Amino acid sequence: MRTDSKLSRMLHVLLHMARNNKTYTSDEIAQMLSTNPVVIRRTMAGLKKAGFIHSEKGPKGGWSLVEDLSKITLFDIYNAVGEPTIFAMGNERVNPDCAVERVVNAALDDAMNQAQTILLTQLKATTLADLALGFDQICTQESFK
Amino acid sequence: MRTDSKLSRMLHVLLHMARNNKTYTSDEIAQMLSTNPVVIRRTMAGLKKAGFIHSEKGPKGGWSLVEDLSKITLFDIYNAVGEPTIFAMGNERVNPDCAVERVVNAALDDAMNQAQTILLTQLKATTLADLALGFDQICTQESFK
DNA sequence: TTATTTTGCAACTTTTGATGTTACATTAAG
DNA sequence: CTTAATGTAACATCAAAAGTTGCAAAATAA
Repeated sequence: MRTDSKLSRMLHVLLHMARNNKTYTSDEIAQMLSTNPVVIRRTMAGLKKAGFIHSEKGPKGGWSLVEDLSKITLFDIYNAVGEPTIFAMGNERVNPDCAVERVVNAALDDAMNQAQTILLTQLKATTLADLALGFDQICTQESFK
Repeated sequence: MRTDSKLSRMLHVLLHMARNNKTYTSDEIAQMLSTNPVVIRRTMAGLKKAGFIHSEKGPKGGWSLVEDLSKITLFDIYNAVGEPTIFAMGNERVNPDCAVERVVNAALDDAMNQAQTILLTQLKATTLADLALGFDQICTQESFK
């Protein structure tokens, strides 16, 4: 399958929404991400359900931020987009009869669980406000273009 | 795509080869892994190239272990099977024009790099001999069936 | 109330990479 | 020479993410 980019895309959108403090239509967002408005609605539905954004139908409608950036972590968004599968590799069978295979599975699971813990811990420790701040810092640098 | 299971499968095979100290044909291994002999040859080719196993054509031919289990780490096998992609999620574009997107990318890359480091470190720290030992321990437990 | 804009959503199609399959060449044993 | 293996190219299948199409529902404004 392709690499899941829902988390990355939603973070991108949310930061833009916060910076410009306006409502965006699915079409506008789709253009921003070089994709299709239906894909946007589908993905943003999760963020809405989680209470981070709001949607309004009809003319003048669109998507708007509800929650403060400092109260949203990357982990929150990861959850809101459906907790995508993290690893592209892993064990073949879950409960194999073969004892050798079970030992192999345990070793790989252990390593992958450690990695997953680090990843999720990192996502939990970072808020969208942190990212926004990072952006502001980049923009004041001379090297920024 | 499907989850890459080459590493898991090859570890499984190598442990069996070590325990029984015999040569296996691709057909035997394929049955063991519930798959096709061609898939086995394709995957084992990497281990052969890396010098961990040896193959012999013709009758009485097949695959045999060359290297000592204590000298092979899980990371070695990970490399030998072609360093499969680790993550099923990630950033959409690599060098986006949008500065906001670059900040998002950097944050996710950072988290994923930390996780990847842990994972590979773990694989490097574990030898096939460690797994074999783990197997022996399991087998002497009462709960083993 | 009617035309327009926008989300909501179901049902498909496309894409992409791992895995599976078929066919045949090559090599070694007996 | 026949048989049992590996080696490998070429193609088929599968699964999950993303993309598309079509239409219903709702809200705005004339």
